[in-house]
Amino acid sequence: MSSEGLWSRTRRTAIAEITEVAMELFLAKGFEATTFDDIAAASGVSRRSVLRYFGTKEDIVLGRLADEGRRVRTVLAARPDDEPLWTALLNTMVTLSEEPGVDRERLLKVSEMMYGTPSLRARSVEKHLQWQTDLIPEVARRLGGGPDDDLTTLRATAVIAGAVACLDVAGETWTRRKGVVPLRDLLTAAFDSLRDAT
Amino acid sequence: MSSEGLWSRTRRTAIAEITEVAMELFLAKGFEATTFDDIAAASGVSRRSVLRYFGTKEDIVLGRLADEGRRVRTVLAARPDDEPLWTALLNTMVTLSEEPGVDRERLLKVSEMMYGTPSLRARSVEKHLQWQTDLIPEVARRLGGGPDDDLTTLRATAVIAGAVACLDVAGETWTRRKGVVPLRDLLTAAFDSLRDAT
DNA sequence: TGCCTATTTGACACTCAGTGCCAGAAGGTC
DNA sequence: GACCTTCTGGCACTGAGTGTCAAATAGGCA
Repeated sequence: MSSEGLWSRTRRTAIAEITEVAMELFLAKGFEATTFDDIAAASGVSRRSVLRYFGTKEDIVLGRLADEGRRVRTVLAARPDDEPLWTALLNTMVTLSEEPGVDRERLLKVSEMMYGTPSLRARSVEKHLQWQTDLIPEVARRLGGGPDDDLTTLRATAVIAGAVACLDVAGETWTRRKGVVPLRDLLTAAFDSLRDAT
Repeated sequence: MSSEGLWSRTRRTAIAEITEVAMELFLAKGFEATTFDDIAAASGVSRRSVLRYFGTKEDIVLGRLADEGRRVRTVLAARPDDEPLWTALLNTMVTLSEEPGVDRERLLKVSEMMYGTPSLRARSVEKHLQWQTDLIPEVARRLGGGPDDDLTTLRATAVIAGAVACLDVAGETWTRRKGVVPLRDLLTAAFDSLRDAT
């Protein structure tokens, strides 16, 4: 039927199930207090396999964040060309933050865990650094220079880093305020602040 | 003579010596390939003591970066009040980057190691997050709001995050270009980019 | 100087993350 | 069913980091 073999299908469901089980444990016992042995026992897979699937505990929580890099790029590329760059970046972030299918309560809990766990926070920042790399070509194009031009790359990277920094700030504030202030508003405020202050 | 006891004096010299020895090992064998056992053996202290002094290998490399947070705040506070905020932040970064007593060759090697080692890079970003917190009061003041005001805090954090992002970008570019372009110029270019692009 | 107290050190044992390896199980192909 | 490929689980290992405790050492005091 599907051209996808059983291997990759079971792999995906396994990853999904393990993630689900592990997140429950993380939220119940805390991230650092949960071991790979706990996760393996609770999900009925060997410790070795869990480690093969994820590599690190951080990846269980932030795994999908890696794919988001491509997603960000796609969304940004879809913004109209005549939209100012900064506005396009803001709208990209807003679009991504409003994707459906996310349980708000759960997201809040995960966010709190993330901001409260140094290693998770660090990993999250690492992923955002990856986003920067992913976005350089598109932003460089909008800045009107080739991606091979060193100055254009520097400028693009600076702008993206600024935008990602705004995303971080907005996300952290959203979490600290227990999700009562819409992320969209926080994003807008952060982007506006940087625009006005510079 | 000094009111400082021998305990803390020996502690400081021990930390300095271990750092020195460890950095040599890191640069020679690579950061991840160097173990605490190596460092302990080379510095004539027990593994346990090295771990007590530093806690993590990352802290051996980036230990002093933590203190820099207060330093940044001091330098920013010393900028004239009528200087535009963004300019004041740029000048602060330039001042810090031009502090004497740093061996350029060595700094380049350390930077290359840092940007090439994920865990070090992550730790470095973590330290920068701490700077953000340290700078909020002074930036909030310059923005004309109290530090208790939520919106002012958000705005201040966003601006600082943008500035720190520029520092990161400039530092990374400086390293990638083997230190041939003055950091001052890269910082200026990054800050200008974010100003123009927003 | 000798004694007492507080701090530091080194050694040992321990938990846990992460890696390498290998035999066996299970999917895919002819 | 035979054969190849991929995945799994188990085992052993290295290295980071923590807790504990006895021995060593500094500072203060008689």
